[in-house]
Amino acid sequence: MTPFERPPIGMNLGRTAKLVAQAFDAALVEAGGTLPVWLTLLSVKSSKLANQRELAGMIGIQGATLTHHLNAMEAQGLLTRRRDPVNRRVHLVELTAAGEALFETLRQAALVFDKRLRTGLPDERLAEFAKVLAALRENVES
Amino acid sequence: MTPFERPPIGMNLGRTAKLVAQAFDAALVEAGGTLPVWLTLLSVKSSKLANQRELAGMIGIQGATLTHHLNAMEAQGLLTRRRDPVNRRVHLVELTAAGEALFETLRQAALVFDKRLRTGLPDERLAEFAKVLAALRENVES
DNA sequence: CGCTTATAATTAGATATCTAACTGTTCGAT
DNA sequence: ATCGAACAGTTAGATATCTAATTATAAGCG
Repeated sequence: MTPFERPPIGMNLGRTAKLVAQAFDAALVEAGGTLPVWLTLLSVKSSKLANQRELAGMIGIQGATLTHHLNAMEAQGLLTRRRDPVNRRVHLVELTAAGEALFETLRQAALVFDKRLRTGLPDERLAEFAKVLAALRENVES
Repeated sequence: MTPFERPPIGMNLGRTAKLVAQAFDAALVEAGGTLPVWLTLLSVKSSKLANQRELAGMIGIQGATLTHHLNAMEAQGLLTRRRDPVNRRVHLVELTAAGEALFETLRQAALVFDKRLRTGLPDERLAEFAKVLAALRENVES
């Protein structure tokens, strides 16, 4: 697969991330959600009364993509959108009781999954790993 | 963003991989390709006369997705498909001259990108990084 | 003020991916 | 030798994502 001197690190990274994301999504589906739903709930929970632009930035998707998820989740009764009276351009997103409940369920699933992912990996190795991830982001931002 | 004791490693991994993949795709677009086109060319080149099932496995996508890319690339004149006379179920994929040329161009772009990605990261750190990636795949496969 | 520019969100349309169902081909077991 | 299971690929339809264009609102400036 590699007509290169060294195995390209981006390919390894991308492949692993895909497998991990698929496994995580499967775990969330089992718990009654999906990965994008979880990320949306998490971003709304983590920032009281953020607007959609900020939420999308937190998740790492575009505003248009978030609109799409919010439409579905609003239709499912997981959250509400209302205009900010102070600035009528922005929509304030809030979880309903059902949204809060799903958040809690998925949070448990996420904790279990995170534990599974860390199996056999001591904190210091994971810390070094996170540093390399940060360096890769740096190298790519320029 | 994290109502967790520790920052979940999957999220960090996913976010970084996405940024890296987007930057890589941008570099490939600049060189006249895209990420899936590059991966397809690479898989065809790396395995003389593989069938589509094997190619898809190499890339890490489903057969149906590969069919989609092959249709487009065949229409663009980058490759050809013909039935294997030995087993008429399988389609053998081969690059045209244009496909070979694009492969070479994108390979150069990939080399440049890989070098950019490695900036400031000595081989030993990258080796440890790759080991953790492998461990994560292990932890998720179970 | 009134006009231009900037901002927040949505809409429209494209691409990449998946799963499930279908088509065609081969193989194996009776 | 035939028929059913397995296999390779395609097709159909869904989801997630992106960019570009549009709508509505706000802010700045002359």
